[in-house]
Amino acid sequence: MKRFDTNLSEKQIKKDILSAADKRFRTFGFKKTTMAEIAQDLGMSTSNLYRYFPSKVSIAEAFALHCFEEKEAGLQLLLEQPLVSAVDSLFVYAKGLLHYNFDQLNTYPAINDMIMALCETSSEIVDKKREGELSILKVILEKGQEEKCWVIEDLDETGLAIMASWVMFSTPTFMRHQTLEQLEKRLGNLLNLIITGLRVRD
Amino acid sequence: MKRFDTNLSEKQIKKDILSAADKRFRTFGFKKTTMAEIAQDLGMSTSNLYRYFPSKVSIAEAFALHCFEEKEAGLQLLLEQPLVSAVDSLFVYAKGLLHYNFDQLNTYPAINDMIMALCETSSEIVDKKREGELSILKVILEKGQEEKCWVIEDLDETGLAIMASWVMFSTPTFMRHQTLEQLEKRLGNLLNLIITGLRVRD
DNA sequence: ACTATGAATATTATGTTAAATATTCATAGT
DNA sequence: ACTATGAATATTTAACATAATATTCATAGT
Repeated sequence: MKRFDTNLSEKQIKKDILSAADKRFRTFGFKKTTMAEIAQDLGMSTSNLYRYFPSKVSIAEAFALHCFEEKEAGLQLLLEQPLVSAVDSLFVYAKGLLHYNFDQLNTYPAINDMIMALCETSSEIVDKKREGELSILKVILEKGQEEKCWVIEDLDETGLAIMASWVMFSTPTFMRHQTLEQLEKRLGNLLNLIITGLRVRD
Repeated sequence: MKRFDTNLSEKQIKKDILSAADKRFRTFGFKKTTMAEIAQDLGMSTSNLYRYFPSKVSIAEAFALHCFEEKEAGLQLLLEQPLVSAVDSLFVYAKGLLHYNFDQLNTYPAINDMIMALCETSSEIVDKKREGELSILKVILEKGQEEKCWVIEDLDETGLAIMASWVMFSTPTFMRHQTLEQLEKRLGNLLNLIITGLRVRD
């Protein structure tokens, strides 16, 4: 017998900790949830938390990664509906991302602040966020290649360029001053530009 | 006789105040320059500053607007060189803007922080910044129309969409984690995308 | 009546101590 | 040997007093 309650694997306990932290982070944010509270919610001692996570920020990081996975799963789901073309997928994806960011910002401002702060200090978090979003975008771009919607030389660079152009639609500072409708309209115009381009070809 | 030293008009005194504030803001930032210091630099009393500006932030705002004018003048100058096409102008403008932002961020970080803070509290500043940059972009887009480079239905909306796509290249948070070379490359890719578009037309 | 000032007041920053919290560790339970 | 804990320590935050600074105002100089 390794653990007092053998029903609980290490993996499960980590999940439980994450879940308890999640609830508190959502409501109170990072600073205002304490390790003592998380432990109390789980009926364990504070020091025991450190047997599963090396620090409070590491819990926050794991939580952030979990959020990214949830977000990406949600967007994947949107893209699984039968869509006419890769162009449609691109619109659905970009608007889905905007909606997610907008909702997150308004429903859980504390979470948003927390993740932004983590991004300032941990490049791993930034990378995971970017890579996750990029991999979905690349699937869409590849689909477009197959459908002969467009021809792309460098998928990664093109994907990164497109994501760079979406920064305004995922940055609180810029989102806060506009309604969702305004943001949607502007994003729509931008997507048309990206798809069609400015130049009239001959 | 209205003023003790009649050589100085109200306009000139405002300019002098702005110039004195400029020097201090550049070196020490907003918080670490005091009204007393600005007054002392000009040999006047602190309270007299309030006869020309209603508050310290109003001086900062006037200074910010002055910065915008200088920036725009510099960019105009870049565009006055004989350029082959509107496409070239667009590249020169976008890259000029990136260089300006990058230099500003590294040479005068205090100024940059200050203007960002002002943008958070004053929509007038945000508007002026946007309008100034947009008006130059619109000139380029119009030139492109005349040159039959492209056809644009709504100049304003197209201009705003393009500027939205440039947010990453003018936001410190995102610029700080990348070299100028990386930023230039990504901006180049984005501009090509905006000009050429993804879709292969028939 | 216009311009400017010094003193008075209100607001904001700074430094300092006490309290809260994160983290470690030696020890106990299984 | 693995799991968990309470007590001990280190770090961060909060509260408060103090000082610095912004702003106002009554008054004086031209």
